[in-house]
Amino acid sequence: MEKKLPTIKEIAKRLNISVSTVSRALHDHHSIGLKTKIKVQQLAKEMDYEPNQAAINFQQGKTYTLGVILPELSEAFFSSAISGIEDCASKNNYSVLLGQSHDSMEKEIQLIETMKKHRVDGLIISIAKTTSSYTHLEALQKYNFPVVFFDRIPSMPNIHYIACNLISGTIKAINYLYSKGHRAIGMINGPENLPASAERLEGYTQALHKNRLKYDPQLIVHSDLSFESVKDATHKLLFHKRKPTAIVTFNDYVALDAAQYAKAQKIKINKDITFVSYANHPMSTYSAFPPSASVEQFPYLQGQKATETLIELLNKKNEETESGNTYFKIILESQLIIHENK
Amino acid sequence: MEKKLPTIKEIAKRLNISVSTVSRALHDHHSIGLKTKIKVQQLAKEMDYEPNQAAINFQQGKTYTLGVILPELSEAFFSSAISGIEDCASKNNYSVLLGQSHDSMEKEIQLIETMKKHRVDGLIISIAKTTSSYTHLEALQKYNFPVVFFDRIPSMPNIHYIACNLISGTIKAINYLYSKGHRAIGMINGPENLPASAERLEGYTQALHKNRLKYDPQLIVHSDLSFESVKDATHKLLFHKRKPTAIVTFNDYVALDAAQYAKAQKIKINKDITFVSYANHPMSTYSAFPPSASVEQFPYLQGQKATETLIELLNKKNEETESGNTYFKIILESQLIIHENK
DNA sequence: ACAATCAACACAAACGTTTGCGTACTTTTT
DNA sequence: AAAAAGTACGCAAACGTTTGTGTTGATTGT
Repeated sequence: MEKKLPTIKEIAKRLNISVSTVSRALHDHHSIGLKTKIKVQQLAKEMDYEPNQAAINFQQGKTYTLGVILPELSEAFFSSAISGIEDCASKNNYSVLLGQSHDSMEKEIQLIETMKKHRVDGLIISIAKTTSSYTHLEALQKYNFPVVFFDRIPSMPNIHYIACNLISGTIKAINYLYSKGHRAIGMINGPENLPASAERLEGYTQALHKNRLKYDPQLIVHSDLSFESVKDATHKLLFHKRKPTAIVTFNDYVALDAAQYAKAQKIKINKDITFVSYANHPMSTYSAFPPSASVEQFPYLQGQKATETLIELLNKKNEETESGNTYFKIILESQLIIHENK
Repeated sequence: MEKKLPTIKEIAKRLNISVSTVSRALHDHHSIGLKTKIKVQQLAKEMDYEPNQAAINFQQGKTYTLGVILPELSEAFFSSAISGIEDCASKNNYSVLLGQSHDSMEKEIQLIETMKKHRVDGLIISIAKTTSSYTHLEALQKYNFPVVFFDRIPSMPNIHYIACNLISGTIKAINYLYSKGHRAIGMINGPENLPASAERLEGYTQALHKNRLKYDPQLIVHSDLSFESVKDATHKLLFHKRKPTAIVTFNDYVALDAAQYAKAQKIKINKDITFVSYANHPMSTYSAFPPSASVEQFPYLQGQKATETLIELLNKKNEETESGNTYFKIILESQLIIHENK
């Protein structure tokens, strides 16, 4: 019952010609006569012939497939990114092999193994939160394996990456708050070891300095992003002796949770306290107390750019040019999206 | 500079043994002596040997890859689903090749082509909204190609699918409203041609009948889910002569938009009008006026189940059992999630 | 009219791996 | 001591496609 899929051999046999002729006929090679070309192409269509990509992959040592490793597919940020990646890949006739690390380094390592075994042409990675050692990533460099990182970048030399300028984004956010009259500005940051947290902090201190605001380390609290932790962090800030009138939160979820907690403490949002955050989550505009502003990080665009540069890398690899010393480091300027609050 | 990846041949040459021995040694075949096994495995590790999956795929006619075609990756529902799919696939040593149709039938057709060419072992599809003809799907059946549909199911005979029982879900939603005293219940449904809309309508009429409520066709309005369209639909219901006290909306986004519009018309949410919806979007609990209840559709679970059944199908295909006449039709009982509104 | 060019096709190797079968050599059985 | 069984390995084909290098026969140039 299992119909064998038709092959180039079958076509050759039925037409009493060689497989090479069939192959070339299907590729419109100039050295094939018009009549045979037509004969072949017609029979191919009749038989529903489709080239066996697996065989081609093997033969060419190229799979036209891009491996993508993300921490969490169900997060809005990454799902937008993967959408951008898929669109761009598809446009360039590449397929996407997907894996999620669930923010586990071991899973990340295992996924890279799988992808390498599958012989993907290149890799797009946003590294896991728990990734502390980079040996598995350095191993890729050794073999000159094309990799583009995005958003979550390892602090390694000689890599290609796309990211958003969170430092300037944070500065914009704080300048905005300053312009609205805020002088005591707190921050609920993420886990301390995260580069993303460090960047926010860097922007925070720079912005304070530029605006000649007093730097109070007590106004900076860290959170592991769980609701409990955010609650504690919010509490610490709201009941600090020098209570901030505005708080910069690690992302929109944190802002929402913080606002919810503040509300429960009878504190008036957007009056007693103002929140700004990151990511500009599409749903946050519907929320009861959306952050007054949010730093857009353009996940779709990041994914798209990452894919573009990876494909460019792959093309360069064909040309014998030694691209050994130029690295793409694309930093998108982030943008502060201001939500109207009455 | 481009280091050639080590192959089984290389190992064989260096050890002066045959490739078959190396292959079997790496697979712990019983007919290989312990000393040679160790020699081979050690050298393989030293050389960082990794089997060329592309070659294996070709040789075995099996790619250990599952093709997944979804309408829109950035939508919360589908991103949860893909998360479930990836987790389940990964657990079973399968990889995931991803594509998004953007709700276009042509793109869907093209993606299926690509996936078939790539020789994925099976396909998981949630069909596009615009898919009107099923010839491309029927073609898959002809070749006995393993496909599992989920959530967006084509109305075709002899297919495997996973879906949520929206009829009973709708009944639960309306029973809930009835228990809260509502007697005039409206519905903002989706596009008329969508099976998803039909199911909701079916549940609606059944529930009305069971509760001996008057069926008023005027209380059912359709929308293309755009904000404008939802606004119109809401307006029509809110200013109907027999104004409903509750509205069932196609999904959470519609509920949110409708509530926002109602609010703008000075209508008191949860007092003058109550909304219930579908999908139970995680962010909706944060919103200013979340639906009082939402029919959970378990996207992660659906994705997982779809993957499980597909893999089961693939295993059955190996055993010569003629599974030609049994079809998996898994219908998950949906669940009404009640959000507390004060 | 003979060499040179060209058009149209065939041959065969190669890509890396798996696997059925064959072949030595050693051990056990009777 | 000869036959049977077992152990450890090699040989070679096969999977489907691409591609460099023949190999014809016809056409052109002089």
